[in-house]
Amino acid sequence: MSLQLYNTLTRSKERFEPIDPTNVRMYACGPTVYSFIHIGNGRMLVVFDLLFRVLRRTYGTGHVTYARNITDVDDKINARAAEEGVSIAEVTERTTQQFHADAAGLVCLPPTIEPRATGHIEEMKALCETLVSKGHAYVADGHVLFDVPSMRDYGRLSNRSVEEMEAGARVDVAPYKRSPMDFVLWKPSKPGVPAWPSPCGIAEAGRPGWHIECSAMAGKHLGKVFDIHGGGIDLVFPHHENELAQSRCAHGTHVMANVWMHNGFLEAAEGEKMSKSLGNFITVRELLDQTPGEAGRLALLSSHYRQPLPWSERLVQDSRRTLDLWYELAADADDDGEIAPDVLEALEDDLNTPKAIAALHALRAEAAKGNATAKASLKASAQFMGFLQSSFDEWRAWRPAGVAIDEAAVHALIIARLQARKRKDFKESDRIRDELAAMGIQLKDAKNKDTGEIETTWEVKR
RNA sequence: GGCCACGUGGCGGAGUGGUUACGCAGCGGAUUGCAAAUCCGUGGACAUCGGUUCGAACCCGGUCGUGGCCUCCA
Repeated sequence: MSLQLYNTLTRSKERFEPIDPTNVRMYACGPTVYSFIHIGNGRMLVVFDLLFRVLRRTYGTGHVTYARNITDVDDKINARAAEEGVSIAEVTERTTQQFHADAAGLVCLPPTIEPRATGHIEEMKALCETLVSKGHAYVADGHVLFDVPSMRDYGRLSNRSVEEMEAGARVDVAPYKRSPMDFVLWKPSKPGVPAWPSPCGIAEAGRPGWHIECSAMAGKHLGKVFDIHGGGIDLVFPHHENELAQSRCAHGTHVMANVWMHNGFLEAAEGEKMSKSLGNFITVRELLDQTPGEAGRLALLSSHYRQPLPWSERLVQDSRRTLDLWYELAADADDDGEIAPDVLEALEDDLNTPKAIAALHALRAEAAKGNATAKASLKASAQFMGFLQSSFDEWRAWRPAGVAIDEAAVHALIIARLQARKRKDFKESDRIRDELAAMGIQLKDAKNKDTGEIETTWEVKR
């Protein structure tokens, strides 16, 4: 089976045909760096990371270009810097580093290119000039505005007409706009916020509007038309709609990207969207403090990427336990296993991760019965999806942040308990077990297959 | 108000015209000094009302419910 992807533009699943198989190009809208990313952002990272992996496997590691931008010019960043009394650069630098740590924690490969908005101001200005010269933008009151009525099929991606949008508009229309839906490409700066010399003959300094940076970066690094553009479903309108409008009108192309992919939301509770604006979010940092990153990744992939995902502590715990089982089985697996066809087939069907995970469960069951091929395949398949990245010992040694345990003392108690058990002093061995339990330590006894001896491992109670 | 999703067993979650995935929990068993962990087995569902069909959870229509976008948002 070949790769099928659901395309928001056509509202259907389509067979994926790259423009150039030797250079498959994908763009995903990365974060605006003003604070910790939350797990909804994490979902987007994980979903497009998985797609990146699938593409690399199909077309070759060196034949896929994944650009994921960092937006480091934004009013929220300015506000945050002012609030903390630090420089804007400090906020963006610190947040970017944190973002990288979070992405790595969720086992996301670094993208091929990670462009930053501040590094593409000239390209943005050039886009403004081009759009004005082509009659798709105009200058008014120190702003450069995109002229929405100048684009015939504006609204195609989000499937809405300009008339509908104008009718439903809930925002006051700025007086300098010719048409209510026109949006800002460039705007004047106020004192104390970043400013650059403006394009299009505007005398005063200014800064870019929200959407232009992605058009500039995607155009520069991936070309006028590329294969896949992705992001969260909330970006469909207005961000992607406006982004593709700018790019297409500037470049004179029929599409900006052939395939547009959007992941669904995380739900905090009761079907409620999780978002920064609602304040009901969990940061990736908090998640990674409480659970291994792979467990978070598995939880984020536990439902299909276009479906809403109800987030819960239980989901995370279940995911972690599933990984416990995979790790334990894969610990002595061969390294030359094949990725299971069932797993690949599921992933190629518009990233059907629940089905792929089910296939991993089936391999686990086979492997548990002693099937070495299944065991090796489980390992290879799980690793392909970004799991089983460390050794079983490393996995077991994971501890939640802020939990201090005297490992030597625990070890000594375990030895004492085993000795008590050997002399059948069960009262004493149970007492030690209770003592450890009171310390938050959960014991696991297992019989060594070769020696027949009881061996005890432990972990922090969950 | 406009546009768009979605309603599957206790929970999570695939599927999509005809063998009712899968995971967790539950239950039964194996194992254990007793537990935990592990292993094996197992019951249980397709919001509702109509229609199409030999046959519908799956297609069509109505109803009810939930959510999203239209404003910063993954």
